[in-house]
Amino acid sequence: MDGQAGAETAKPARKQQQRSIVTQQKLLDAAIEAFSENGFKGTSTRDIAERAGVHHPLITYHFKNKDQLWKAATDKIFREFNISLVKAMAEVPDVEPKTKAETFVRTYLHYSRSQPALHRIILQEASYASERLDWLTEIHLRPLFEEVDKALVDLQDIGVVPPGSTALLFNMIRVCAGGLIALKLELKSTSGIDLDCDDQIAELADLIIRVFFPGDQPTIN
Amino acid sequence: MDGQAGAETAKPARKQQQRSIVTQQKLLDAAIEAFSENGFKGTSTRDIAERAGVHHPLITYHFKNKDQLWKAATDKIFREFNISLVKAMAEVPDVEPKTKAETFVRTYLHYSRSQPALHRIILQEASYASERLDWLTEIHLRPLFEEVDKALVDLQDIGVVPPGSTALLFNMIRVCAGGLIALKLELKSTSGIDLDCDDQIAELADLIIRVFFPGDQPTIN
DNA sequence: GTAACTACTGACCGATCGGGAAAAATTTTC
DNA sequence: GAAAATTTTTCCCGATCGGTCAGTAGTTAC
Repeated sequence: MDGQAGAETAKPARKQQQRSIVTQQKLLDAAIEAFSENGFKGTSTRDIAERAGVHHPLITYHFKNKDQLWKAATDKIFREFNISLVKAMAEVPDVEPKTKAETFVRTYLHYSRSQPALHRIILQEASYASERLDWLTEIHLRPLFEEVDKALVDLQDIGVVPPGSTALLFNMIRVCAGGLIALKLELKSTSGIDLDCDDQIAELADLIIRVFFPGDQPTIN
Repeated sequence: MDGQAGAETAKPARKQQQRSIVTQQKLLDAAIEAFSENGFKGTSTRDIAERAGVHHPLITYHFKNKDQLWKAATDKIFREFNISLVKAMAEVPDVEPKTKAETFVRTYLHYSRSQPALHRIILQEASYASERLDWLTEIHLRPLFEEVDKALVDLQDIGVVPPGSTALLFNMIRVCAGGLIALKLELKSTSGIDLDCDDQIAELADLIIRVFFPGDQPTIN
């Protein structure tokens, strides 16, 4: 057992070895890829181990079982997303609420492109009720929603965002960004859209902003 | 073998029995449910048979194998969607392009609610390249896209739809409808939105229309 | 340098996977 | 009602599933 997976920590007694950290990271990255492609049930631990180039009993060793590995992998995705989101938002002046919204959209879009699993894992789990969905909702999704929803209400007050349920609007924006990237393979062959291409991502960002934030930002100076 | 699954038809020689039709329909409905929840790899044929209340070798008998069952199930979803779409569109006068768009959105939304698998199956398959995704794209998705895209271009010309790539706009609208319904379990607990409720579906429809079709329909009389 | 601990390997378990074959049951045709 | 065809049931196969465990290799602490 280790100190990465979950709540248990006990006592290390001796420091974690470097090769162990490497193995864990390889397994996490492989798990993110596999779970986002085939869902929890559709992914075998042996497939994950193979993608990671590692023997499969190491999953049990480092993460106890498939459930804990899923949590650790999902946690990594959202933790890294939050880091890049916080970093991006910190650079925007507080007096420019619309710019903040634009930054949120562009950050969400760029992170989703580098890590499409962000949206795909949610989609995989939202299909039926499960302990995993409850965990995902409570730990990662609701906190994000509540924060962004507040910002949307403010934007609505100053006329940047059209009237209507901000909860619906937030989720519409979210699926227009992450959901389209999750569908990028399909979009390529049905619509000729290549979301791996910088231009088209920028175009999507502009379009989302134009459609969902049509109002002008009031000048405060 | 039978006459439902695919290209083969040969000669019936004797008519299909009623119980056989019932079994096929039960298997198709169960397959739609299971595949949309757990994806192709994550669904076992035994699970499908159990949901259908039928012995699992009947899948081989009626649909040859898991792949053919998937195709037959997916085909059923999209065929039934097309029927309700054509029916709904036929009732709208040709001279009201914005009303046609609104009807499309509401139909897509209502069908997705009664059959969330419409969007979920796409999402399950769009995660990685496969023969199934190619089939889905070519047979069902591209034809739908091409038709709607033409209509969107016209709507853009008369100022109902904001400028920008109609391909992107179409897919944004699509995920705002189907994608949100695919996420309905999550939306309920993160945002308090209940998309099983008539009011909230109507509110979502209104919002989609307000956001994506902000222009007025020119009066032609 | 060696003892103690961590990390990995290889072999294995019972359960379930997709699919096939033969026999039993049911329905149609005449 | 008997023969022929269709549909269902029962039993089976080899492969793969998640997980365990004893033993080995590698690393750390002293």
